[in-house]
Amino acid sequence: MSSPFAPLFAHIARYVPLSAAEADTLQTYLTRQTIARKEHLLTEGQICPANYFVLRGCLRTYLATEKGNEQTIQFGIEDWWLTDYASLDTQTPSQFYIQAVENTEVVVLDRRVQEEVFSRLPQLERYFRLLLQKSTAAALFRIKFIFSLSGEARYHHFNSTFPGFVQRVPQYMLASYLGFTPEFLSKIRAKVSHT
Amino acid sequence: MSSPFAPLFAHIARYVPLSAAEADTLQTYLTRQTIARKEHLLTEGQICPANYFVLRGCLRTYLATEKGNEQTIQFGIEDWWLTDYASLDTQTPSQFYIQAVENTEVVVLDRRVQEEVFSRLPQLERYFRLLLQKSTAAALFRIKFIFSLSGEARYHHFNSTFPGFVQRVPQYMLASYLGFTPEFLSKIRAKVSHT
DNA sequence: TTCATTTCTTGAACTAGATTAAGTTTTTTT
DNA sequence: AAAAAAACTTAATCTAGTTCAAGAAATGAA
Repeated sequence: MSSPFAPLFAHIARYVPLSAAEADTLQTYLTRQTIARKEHLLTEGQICPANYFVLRGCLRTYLATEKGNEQTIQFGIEDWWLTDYASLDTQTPSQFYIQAVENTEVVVLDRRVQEEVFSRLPQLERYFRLLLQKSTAAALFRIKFIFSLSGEARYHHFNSTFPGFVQRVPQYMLASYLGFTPEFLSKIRAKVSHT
Repeated sequence: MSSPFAPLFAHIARYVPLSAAEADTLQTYLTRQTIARKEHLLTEGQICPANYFVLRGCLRTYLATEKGNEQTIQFGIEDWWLTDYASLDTQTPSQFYIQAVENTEVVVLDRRVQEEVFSRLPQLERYFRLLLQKSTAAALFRIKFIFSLSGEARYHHFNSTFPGFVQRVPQYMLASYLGFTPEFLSKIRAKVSHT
């Protein structure tokens, strides 16, 4: 299969069976989009336009804090869906930004067709239910780590869970994702390399 | 309708239409369970047996930290589903406890029938997909608050978002849910009442 | 290859919140 | 109603991580 959506279909197949006819139907609802590094798919105040599946590259969700910093709350790499469900579900302005960390290619499932696709393809609804169960579980684990590990321990845990990922993002983004300052991350790394 | 599951059916109806026949079908998969205060529905090391809908009372999910403390990561009151999806999905031992904070009555959807119900009742699968979208959104907001507000600000925010809830749980549970110590919560309250 | 911008590092002073410990109040059990 | 257990408070001391500031290194643009 040489569809431009092939990696998505492969991902779906890992969760639910999807016939060729169903894949064709789904295809008519999807588009592809390329975003250059630092460009935004979503900006604070905007209604989140779609759900995005990363084909290549890396996205992040962040928010602007009152002190003028960016707080990264989520990364999305290959084979991950990323969106702001709060805004998508209720058609209300988002409090977040979704930005490309690298030059990125995504599959776009527009919010205006999402419910219609689910009605036509119950298997796809199941696929999303299963993914959402996974991400709900992941969010609980994230909260567990935030509250039960020190900053330094969170960094090491993240590194061993996602080896190599540290190289893909600027340290200040990773620091805010892990819940501390870039200066503190710098100190952790200095400590490690002196060992 | 005087089904013992009436509050659940009412909740479902807020998200998807469910015919009387479908409600009957669903009913055959559900049971009811009463749990006394401090009893557990799930213990660390056990495979999570079910998804629980709170009819009356209050549940919490917590974990035992290395230092011997309990870290509350989630509360569930009336009209909320609570489970450990990580354990439920993969049939692996849970890292969490689910405990009744008050004497509590729940509807039980056993893990062994869950997927079968969804196959027979696509509307129910949609209902859960919608709920999971909400809880994914809520988890992101939670992470946002953890990282962008001070402990004191998190307490005040929680209080104004869930007025009255503070009275229902021991302060040490709330403190760990909010990510600080009971002593610190005590100081916050002292500060407020001296105003 | 140079200039400009962005990212990363280091150190000193500081603070939000933890820890420890003892006493008080409230709730539960008998 | 008394005793026991659980929950909450207060205060002194301590520390993980912040803030601020200035310089060094890496990256990108021209």
